[in-house]
Amino acid sequence: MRSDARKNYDHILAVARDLLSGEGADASLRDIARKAGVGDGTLHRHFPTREALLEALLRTSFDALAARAGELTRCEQADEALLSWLREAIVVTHSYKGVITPMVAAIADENSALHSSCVDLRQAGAELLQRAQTKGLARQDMDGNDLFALISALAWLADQPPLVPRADHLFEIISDAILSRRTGGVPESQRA
Amino acid sequence: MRSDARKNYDHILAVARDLLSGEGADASLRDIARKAGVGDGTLHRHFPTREALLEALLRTSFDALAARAGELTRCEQADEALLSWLREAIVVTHSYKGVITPMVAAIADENSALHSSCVDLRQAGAELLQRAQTKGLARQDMDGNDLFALISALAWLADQPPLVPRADHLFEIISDAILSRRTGGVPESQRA
DNA sequence: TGACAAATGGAGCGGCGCGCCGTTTAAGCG
DNA sequence: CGCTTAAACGGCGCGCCGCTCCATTTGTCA
Repeated sequence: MRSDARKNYDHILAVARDLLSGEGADASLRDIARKAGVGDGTLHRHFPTREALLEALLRTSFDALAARAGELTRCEQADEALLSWLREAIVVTHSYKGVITPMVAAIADENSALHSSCVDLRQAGAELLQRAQTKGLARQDMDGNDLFALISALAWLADQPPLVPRADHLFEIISDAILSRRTGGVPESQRA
Repeated sequence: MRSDARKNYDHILAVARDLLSGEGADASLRDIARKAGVGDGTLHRHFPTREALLEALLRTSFDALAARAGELTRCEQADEALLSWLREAIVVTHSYKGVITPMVAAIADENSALHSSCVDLRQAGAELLQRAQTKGLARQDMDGNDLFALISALAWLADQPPLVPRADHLFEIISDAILSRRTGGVPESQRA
């Protein structure tokens, strides 16, 4: 890659990170090009689709999340490990509002630039889930797809402005569903 | 309203019902106008925004859902009543793929044409929820907003093609969360 | 320094939701 | 019945969008 190309690539990525974290993952690509001071053509050559741009932005976060799952595998409480990782995964998806929808679409589309990122994410979660299941701490009737779906749902909920105030609470409710085998129910004293 | 206007109004609505149920709630409005054989202006005068059109399409279903909630209030098992109604509510939102996002946005926007429809829906659910809670059959730490959010999440999940195969199962998982007090867990034999 | 592949940027294409406005038409009245 | 008039009409035009194409510029290396 030529030096000017490299510079533009990096600069576009930086501008995109800025703009998308403010306006959400569906911000105008033309705006990004304008703000980066490059032509539309340049942006689209480096990132042919919106997914390609998102992939470049999310790749490192997703790798970190996969690594984190590895660490948590060595945690004593398999249920707490899963829970912590879920929380972190959702935080990552909140880097860019609205990013979860293309991610879900990508997991079934091998041609999407986001595909492998999403598959990796699902795999990381699936391992933590399975460990919790083996120890009898999570519902047995779930797999990695279900976990991915529930993460998606929680991420989507937290992307909807009217639902934001209850997002944490909804996380608890759904967590309880996943880890329902843990206690057979949350003690009265711990409920909101 | 003049007779020609009435005819166009009805015809547009019929065409929209057809087209939106196939292509989803974000189908092109211009396409609807074209297919109905009217100009863009005519469509937009009758339905100033997409929300207005959706409202006209959903109104009767929502009213029916509210009435259904009333009926179910007289059902013996408050938990089963809530569950049935949830299922029906989600079926209604599936009339038009992608309709849940504008609905969620509308519940916090009093100026949206969809606002009152959504408020009514939330209210209907809230009553069934409260009855189940009173009888100790549903989580105490939830209100109508939470229920609405969970319905939204389930509706959204079922709108995502890759997640469709697991949608029913995810419904069960989240139902268990809402009605967790019912049994303290699903018997091993009933799990997938 | 010259040649050339690589990279650029912006005009252009077909799409969108929607506002505007000159034209047509239904409907009530003398 | 014909006239009038307000209501309804349709579609052009605006500013967006993602994306493609290609004449022009620029970095690189012999």
